Amino acid sequence: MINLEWYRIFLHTARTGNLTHAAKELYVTQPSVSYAIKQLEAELGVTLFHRLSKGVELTEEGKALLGFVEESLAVLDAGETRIAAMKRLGGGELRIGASQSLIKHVLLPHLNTFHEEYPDIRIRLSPGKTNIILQRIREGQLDCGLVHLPAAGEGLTIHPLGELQDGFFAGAPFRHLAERTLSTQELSELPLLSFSEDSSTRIFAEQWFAAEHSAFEPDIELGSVELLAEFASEGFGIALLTRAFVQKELAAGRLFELQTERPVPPRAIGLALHHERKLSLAARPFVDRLLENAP
Amino acid sequence: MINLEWYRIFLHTARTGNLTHAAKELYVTQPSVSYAIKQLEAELGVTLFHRLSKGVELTEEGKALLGFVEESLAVLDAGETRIAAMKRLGGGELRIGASQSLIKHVLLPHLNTFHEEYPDIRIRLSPGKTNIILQRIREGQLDCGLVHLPAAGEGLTIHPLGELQDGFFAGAPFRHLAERTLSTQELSELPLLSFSEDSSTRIFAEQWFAAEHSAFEPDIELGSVELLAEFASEGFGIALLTRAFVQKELAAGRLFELQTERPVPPRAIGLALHHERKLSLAARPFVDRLLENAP
DNA sequence: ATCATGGTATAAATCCTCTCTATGACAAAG
DNA sequence: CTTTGTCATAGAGAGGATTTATACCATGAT
Repeated sequence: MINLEWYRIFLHTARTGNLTHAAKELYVTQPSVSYAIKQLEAELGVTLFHRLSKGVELTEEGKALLGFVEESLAVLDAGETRIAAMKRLGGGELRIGASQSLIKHVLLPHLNTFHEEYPDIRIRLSPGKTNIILQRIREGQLDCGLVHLPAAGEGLTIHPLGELQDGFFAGAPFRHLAERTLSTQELSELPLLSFSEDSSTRIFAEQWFAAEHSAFEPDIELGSVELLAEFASEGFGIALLTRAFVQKELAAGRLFELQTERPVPPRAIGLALHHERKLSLAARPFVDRLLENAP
Repeated sequence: MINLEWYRIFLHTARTGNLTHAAKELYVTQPSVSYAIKQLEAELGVTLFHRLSKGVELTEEGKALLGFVEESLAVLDAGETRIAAMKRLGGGELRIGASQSLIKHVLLPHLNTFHEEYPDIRIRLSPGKTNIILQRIREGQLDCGLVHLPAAGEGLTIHPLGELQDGFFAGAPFRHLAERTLSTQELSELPLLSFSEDSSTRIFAEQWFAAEHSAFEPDIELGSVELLAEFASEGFGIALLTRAFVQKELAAGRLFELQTERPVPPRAIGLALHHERKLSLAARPFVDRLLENAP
């Protein structure tokens, strides 16, 4: 069997035309080179060099081979260079999945500082529903995903990242409710605003209401935190929202939070990773940073 | 230092996605493959495979590398194939130098049988003067040369191949000379036909005449055996020719040989080879055959 | 001629790397 | 809960590459 190392030795020898010099270049001794060349010649069944008194000289066969070997090793060299470049994060790509609201309110601040530090890493954000994100992580199309917990962890590792506190928020027209403490029952009879059917927030709310023996049946379904806040402040109804996401509206007095009889349970969010696949060099520092803050 | 063998192992592993299978393909054990991959990863400083529970899977870096390695090893493969083809003499080339007359009368018969046996070897004949041929052998542009001896053997090996007998030939108008035995002196006074100044035949003749205290001064100089024979048979004079080369003309009676007082010394011819360079695979059998017949 | 120089080949001992055996750990599937 | 298939690891071992030392050869200078 041909040892590919012999080709490297062959190349140096062919270029220098001198076993001794080739040996020096390769940091080995001359007999070592002599031996390797002989092995290669034996394996190929041809003489590759004429041994002259002042060095060696490629035979026709050797000349023919040299072209191939040069190209081959050059390609490998290019490969190694590419890898080295990727190692310096140059070619890196960070693929994150998250819901729209988590992207905006949780991910964005982290991404900003991360991108400053690693400007060469291309960030690809995939907005999507939790279960879709998890699926894509399983398939290796995403490096990680920011999802609401609990998440079906088939083949995934979930790192809890912290909790978000949801609440019910309304605008001026419902100001009279501010002084009261509302039961789930009462809430369910008010006009409710919420995300659409299959969002995790919606599912969470339905489950909670069900546990309280009520039904969560929103009158208006909307697709983003912004729209819900907007509609609520206009008085269309009571919106179920994450408190942290509407800080601005609260501070400005456009929204206020309703008191509930029983506190809305906090919802954990977590970072989902593939349980076996190792993180790419580009993803590693990002994930590390994320987990540092809230492990 | 990266061992190029690792790349071969990497390639098989990447293709099978399974260390165990790669190991089988390579006729080694699984830990061996595991070890090699780890070495390569350590040397490159990146992880090349995700280790999953049902095999391995290329990382981004691994995928990037794979293309290079595939190409590289394919090129080497092509090289080995080419060499194998050359070994079967397919790509062989036999470069012979010789004078015009030796080509026609000595080389041709050998070349015919040789070409029948090795039809794939391209034969390149270089007609030329002896010293030019020797020079080109020294430079490696010719594999061998058929030359008149003695030849200046600087850096060359000369194998004697046999002797050629020269003689003086004339046509019908000189028939009256046929019964006599001529001295060199007498010959020099007859109209002589010969090769041009720097041909080895001419030099040989001049030296011989000088040794006999005469001068060899041809009236007509011509460039080929055929022309000399033609002119001689037409009666232009006496031609100095190699006997074996004019057999046909002798048999047909168009020429006859003159008797000389002292026999023309035979001239040796030889095969000149480079003293250090090994013969190419294409040249080897030809030279062997040539030397077999007349060593 | 003789010697010095610069090159390769060879022999034998050594060393190191790769390979193997054996085993562990882990996940998936039955 | 066992079986099966996978990779990782440890330790022993073998064998090939490397080194050291030397021979050999051609060349060119003394």
